[in-house]
Amino acid sequence: MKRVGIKDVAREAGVSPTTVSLVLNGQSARIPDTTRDRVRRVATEIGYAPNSVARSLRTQRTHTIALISDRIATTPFAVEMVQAAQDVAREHGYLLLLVNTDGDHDVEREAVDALLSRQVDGMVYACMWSQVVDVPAGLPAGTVFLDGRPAGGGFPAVMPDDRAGAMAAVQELVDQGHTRIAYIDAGEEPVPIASRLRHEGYLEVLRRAGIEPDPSLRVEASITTAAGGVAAAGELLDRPPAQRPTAIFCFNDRVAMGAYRAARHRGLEIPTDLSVVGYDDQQFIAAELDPPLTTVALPHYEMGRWAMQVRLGVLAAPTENDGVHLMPCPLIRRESVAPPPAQHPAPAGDGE
Amino acid sequence: MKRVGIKDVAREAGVSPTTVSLVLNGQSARIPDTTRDRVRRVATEIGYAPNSVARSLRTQRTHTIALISDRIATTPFAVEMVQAAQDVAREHGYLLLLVNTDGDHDVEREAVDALLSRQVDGMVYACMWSQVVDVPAGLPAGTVFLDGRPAGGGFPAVMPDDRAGAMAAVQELVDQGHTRIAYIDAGEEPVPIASRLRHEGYLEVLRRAGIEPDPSLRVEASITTAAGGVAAAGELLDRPPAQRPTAIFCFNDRVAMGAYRAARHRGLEIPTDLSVVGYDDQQFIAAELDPPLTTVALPHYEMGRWAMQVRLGVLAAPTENDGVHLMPCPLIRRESVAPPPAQHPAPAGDGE
DNA sequence: CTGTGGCGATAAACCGATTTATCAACTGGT
DNA sequence: ACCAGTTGATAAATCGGTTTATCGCCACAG
Repeated sequence: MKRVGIKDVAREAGVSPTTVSLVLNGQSARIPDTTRDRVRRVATEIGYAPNSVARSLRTQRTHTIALISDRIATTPFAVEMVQAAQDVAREHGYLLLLVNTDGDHDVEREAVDALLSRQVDGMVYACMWSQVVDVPAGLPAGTVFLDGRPAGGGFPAVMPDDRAGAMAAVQELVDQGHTRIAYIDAGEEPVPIASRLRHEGYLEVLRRAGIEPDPSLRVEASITTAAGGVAAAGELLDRPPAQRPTAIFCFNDRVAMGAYRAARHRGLEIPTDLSVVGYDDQQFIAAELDPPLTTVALPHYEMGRWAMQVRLGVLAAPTENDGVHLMPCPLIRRESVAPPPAQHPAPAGDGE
Repeated sequence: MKRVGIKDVAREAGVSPTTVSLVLNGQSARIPDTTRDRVRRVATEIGYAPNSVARSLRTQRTHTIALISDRIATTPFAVEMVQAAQDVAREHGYLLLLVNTDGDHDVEREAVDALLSRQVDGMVYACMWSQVVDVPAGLPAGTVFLDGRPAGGGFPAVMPDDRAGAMAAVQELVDQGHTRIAYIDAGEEPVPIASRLRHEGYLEVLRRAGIEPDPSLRVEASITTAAGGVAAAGELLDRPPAQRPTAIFCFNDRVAMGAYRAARHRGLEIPTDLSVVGYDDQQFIAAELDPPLTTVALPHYEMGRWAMQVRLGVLAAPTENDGVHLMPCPLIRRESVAPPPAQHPAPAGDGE
């Protein structure tokens, strides 16, 4: 039971392999309809399926893109990037070769070699957090960076616009009338870029709103989990009323989850007594908290699409901004934000 | 700037391409050390890298396994299966071709054809929930099913042992002295196998413990989310004391999250007033609840490993049980289980 | 001197397609 | 009758390796 090849079709249709190839590839310019139809019919009749390996050897294209990622399993929300990349690849007739390196440089180099040896048509290098990465040796030109930027530049890259995202989050609080807005930042975690950018966005909005930033309102969570959030928010909420924030912007949804808990333990209700905004829009968490959390979504799917589209050439690589494209992070309004409580009822309508 | 090929090495080393091939593939039996070393040296010197496509064409092996999955992005904890499959593949020198079909049968057939055409050495068909699946046309023999079983049998498959997992969960509650144990089942969700098996396990433990199962203690969550859990658990907890459960076994961690919330709203403390056990050990949820949730872990990583190992032939395919292997689901003890509250303090030490 | 066997190495076939160069037959113009 | 051009089709080269069959040479036994 051998696979049927182009020769079998040729023999059966009484033509040469050349003709079959020509017909099946649409190069039927100089081939009359009768022959063309006969070849096509025979091909489907005997169940011909082309051998992509042979074709690739000749054409030097494998219609395969490799996705190298440092880590997948540990950050499940990032799989949307993979999903998106695969979707786009499929739309254009490409298949996705997935390699996980766990961030190990040796594995990485090995993987790049193996992929090059397989003649992949291109690569996408995905990180699971925004970061600056060492470019693995031998990485082919044109490789697109996903959620990370190459240390030396020179490659197209896409990252979430954390600064603008944070600004939207804090603006939402300012719009509701908050002036004492705390920021629970990440501590020593490996998220330096996101942490810095979100802090910048936070400060920028306060500045624009004419609110003097109070350095004591920025605290660090020892770890960016619920537990870390509980501790950090607790510290904030145990201050005397005048120094206590009326709203907290959290580095991510998990620390927001902790902030909820800290508030509840102190008899504070969200959003009546305290407004909270998160980041990530982490599925199964943000929407399921009580009340549902207002947060900023990380556009993983869109970033994945962008990266693959650029790699496939259907989108032009950005030239400005050192080749890195910033993807907007939409604010997701839910129910954890309200105006600040009127502790010392302000003298209503005091003229002007 | 052409790629360096085997011919270049041959010319440079003053031997024939045949000899180079022989040396570089370890078939150096009949080749003296001096030649062997010279060829090797030249090869690395001029940076020779083999062309896998050409090699595959001749050897008929691509060292590539395809992972077809119905859905990835929507069930992030399942990516551990992908991670595991990829890890094992890499360990054995294979690369993973990833295809997501979104459960679409046409896409599926198309994907199988494309993969066959690329001469993949084998396939793994992964589902994101335990289910019975229609086998796509053309699926090659030996394909391993991951977290699903083929409708007609005939393929090796691995699924979580939900029945035993549920038994472990309920046994834990029985061991603590609970007798009124509720089960919040899934409703109309597409999880029929898991739902049925977990219910069976629940009943089985009660039976063995000599506890008459109370049908009213099994309720269905309209959806398996926190919201669904709140409603279902609320219904349970609003009953008169005699009909109220002292412990709840939840279909999954998210409904357990809802059960926590329902209990809290009623002033009940966990685990003192109510014990709760979940299922899935969903990351970022189970361990982060307050108190941390005792639950049953779904062995996604192990299942992924198993599937790839069987597909690669390093593990024999099971013959018993229609070819489906059940992977144990370990009970993860945390802090949501305690003995039932002594409502009507039992007559202590009543002899015998 | 001849036949046998091993050693070192290679020419040539092959994997299954694509692509280039070529060819036979026919048409039509001169 | 001869050349040019068109049509329909194919032989052969190619992609870059692996594998099979063979070859020349020398040592050694008969």
